[in-house]
Amino acid sequence: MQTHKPRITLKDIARNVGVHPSTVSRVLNPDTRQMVTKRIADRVIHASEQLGYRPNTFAQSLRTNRSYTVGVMVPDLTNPAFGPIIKGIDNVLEQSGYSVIVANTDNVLEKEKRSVDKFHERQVDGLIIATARRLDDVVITCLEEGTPFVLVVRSTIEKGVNSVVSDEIVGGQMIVSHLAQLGHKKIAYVAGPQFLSTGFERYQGYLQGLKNAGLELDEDLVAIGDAFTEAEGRQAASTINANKKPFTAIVAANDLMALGCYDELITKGLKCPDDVSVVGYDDMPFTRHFNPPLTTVHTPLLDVGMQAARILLERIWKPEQPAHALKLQPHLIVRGSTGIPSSFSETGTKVTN
Amino acid sequence: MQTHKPRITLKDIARNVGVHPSTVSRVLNPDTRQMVTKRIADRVIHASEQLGYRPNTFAQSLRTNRSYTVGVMVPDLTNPAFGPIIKGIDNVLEQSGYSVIVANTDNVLEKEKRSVDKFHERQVDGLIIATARRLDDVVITCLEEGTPFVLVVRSTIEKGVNSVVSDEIVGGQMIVSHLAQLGHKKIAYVAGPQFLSTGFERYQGYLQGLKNAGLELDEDLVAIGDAFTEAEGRQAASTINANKKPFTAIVAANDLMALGCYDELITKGLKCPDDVSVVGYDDMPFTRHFNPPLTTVHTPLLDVGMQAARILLERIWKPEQPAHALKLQPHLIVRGSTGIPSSFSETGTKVTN
DNA sequence: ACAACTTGTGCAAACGTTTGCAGCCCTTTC
DNA sequence: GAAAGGGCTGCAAACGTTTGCACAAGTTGT
Repeated sequence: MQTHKPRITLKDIARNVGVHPSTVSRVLNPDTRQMVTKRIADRVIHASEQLGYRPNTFAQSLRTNRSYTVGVMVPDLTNPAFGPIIKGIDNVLEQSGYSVIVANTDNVLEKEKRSVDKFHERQVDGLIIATARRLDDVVITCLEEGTPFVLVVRSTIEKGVNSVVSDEIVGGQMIVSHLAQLGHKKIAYVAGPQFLSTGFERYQGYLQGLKNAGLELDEDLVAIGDAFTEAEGRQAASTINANKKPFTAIVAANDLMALGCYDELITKGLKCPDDVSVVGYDDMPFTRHFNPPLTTVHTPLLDVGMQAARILLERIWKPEQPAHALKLQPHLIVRGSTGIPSSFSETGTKVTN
Repeated sequence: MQTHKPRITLKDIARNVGVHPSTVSRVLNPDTRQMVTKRIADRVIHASEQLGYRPNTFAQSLRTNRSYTVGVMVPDLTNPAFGPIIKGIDNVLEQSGYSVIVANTDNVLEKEKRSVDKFHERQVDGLIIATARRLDDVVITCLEEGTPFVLVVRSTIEKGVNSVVSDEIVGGQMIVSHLAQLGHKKIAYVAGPQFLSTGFERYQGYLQGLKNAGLELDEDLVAIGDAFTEAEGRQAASTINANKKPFTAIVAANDLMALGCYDELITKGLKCPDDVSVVGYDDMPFTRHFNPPLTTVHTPLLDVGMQAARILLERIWKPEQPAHALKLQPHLIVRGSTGIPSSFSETGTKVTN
């Protein structure tokens, strides 16, 4: 029973063909194949295929110090935004023979440290980090240790690190500009955690957007959530509501928080977009199916993953290159959750979606 | 620059403490620690911490043939159903010191084979497979090679394999029973691929459900999609529509296909649930936010992942145990997409959600 | 007091590769 | 025709662990 077939090694092939194992190694390694005579090479290849040779990755890695694995740290796998990113990463990495090891950190620092430790132990050739805080020890450690890595979605204040992010500030501005154009003057903001670049910069974009539109900031219309979750979004919206200041639109720091706002509006008996417009950020899958379909800022998540993987590969291959900070242009997608403000619609100008 | 600190090895610690490397090894390995005197052990531990020792996983794996990694194969990472599953897997595995390597196969056989090959090369200690077809070469290969593995979500016709799946047939029945109770008689079915257990068994459940309710199957009300996607769901719904037979409900083989049905209904000017009710399957994240909120069958995805991981660990530790086929009880979640059939509501009995 | 264990540590081989070096043979060149 | 050079291949060491075995010292029993 359970008779694991004995592993075929270089030695087996060598014996079979009648050459030295090192010769076999050279044949099987594309970089060194040209060192050996075609005649012999062919016989080696034939034998290796026939015997069903599979290199032992551990031995290879032990010898070369390269694992052909990449670690990917994400804050929350249940957030549908990360599926496409990982898919993008996997797509390009697997083509180059790399495998991706994922770690879910649940946004807890402790877990992030443990994961990155584990990654080091496993000698991953590089890291893709989607969990970075604006000030992030993990990132600093990686910098110091010279581990190739690239940040996705969230960046840090450190300069000179590889990253692929959306231009959050511009995105935030686009949203406000869109709302202002519709006639909104009282625009509330449900902010994400300010220690995350996404939370911080989107909020900055909002502020800038207000300025651009000649609107004033009303701090009673701003609440900051502790996490990018539905629950926190709802909580923040509720806080704003409690301030009893009128508003006709809420912009949420991401789609999940926007959903939380939906819930809050419903319990308060308010209709979206008739009574208040809502905007999200990320354009995670299926936002167009929400009720109402969510106006949001699109980030090409799959691309983010693919680009990050490409940049990482470059850094792995030539570590001395300068860092590559890729900033993708965001793109506003107007759907059914934004409309003319209620003060207007009362005048008779009714919009349907 | 780029001065990677030299790796600390057992030898370094040994030299530092004045013992033999093998002794250090024994101390650092929980299983053998009791072999060495407490006095020495303490000194070794102290030194190892002070020097910042990290075991070299490759060397360990090379020696022991255990990699402490597990491969996870999923068909489509953009399907939000898989996020929670992977998260569940990661949660329990990382606690036992295992890392998870993911591979996205896009439902293409070629990629599945390549991935499983890669996994073998990397000598993963086990596999979690979410891509199984009802007849699946990959699964058979794994069985023959004695690789520990467990299927999730999708099962095969092979008996005696570890698996964690929902009881699809019961789930399918529950749906029809629910609809029948509401008064539906003409219930269409948008089927998933029949070479997948989920596609097949859910359909069987539907058939059985019709029988239970004393309804007759009308083949014109059934269309089979080629994949579990929105596009295929929509296509199938459109096919059914084209048959020009009246129906008051569509049950879709999963949530994605149900969304496709939503789209088809909209383009045909039909309202859900007023004109036709729709049911999904999976209860993937955010279904309650859809328009209308989707009635669906809930599978505890996070649990599926966690249970699968636990079973896998058991099999890795004691491979001779009999297979463990876990069938989770599905759970119907009634939301706004199902209601009293239109023929009824015309009589004045109107239902609000 | 001697045999028979027990306990703790060192020794060395092994896991399967990769790779610098040495050496062989066969061309080329003067 | 001998020296110089270039192409191929073999040799052996090394990567960092783990682990069966041997052996020394200490313990127990008679």
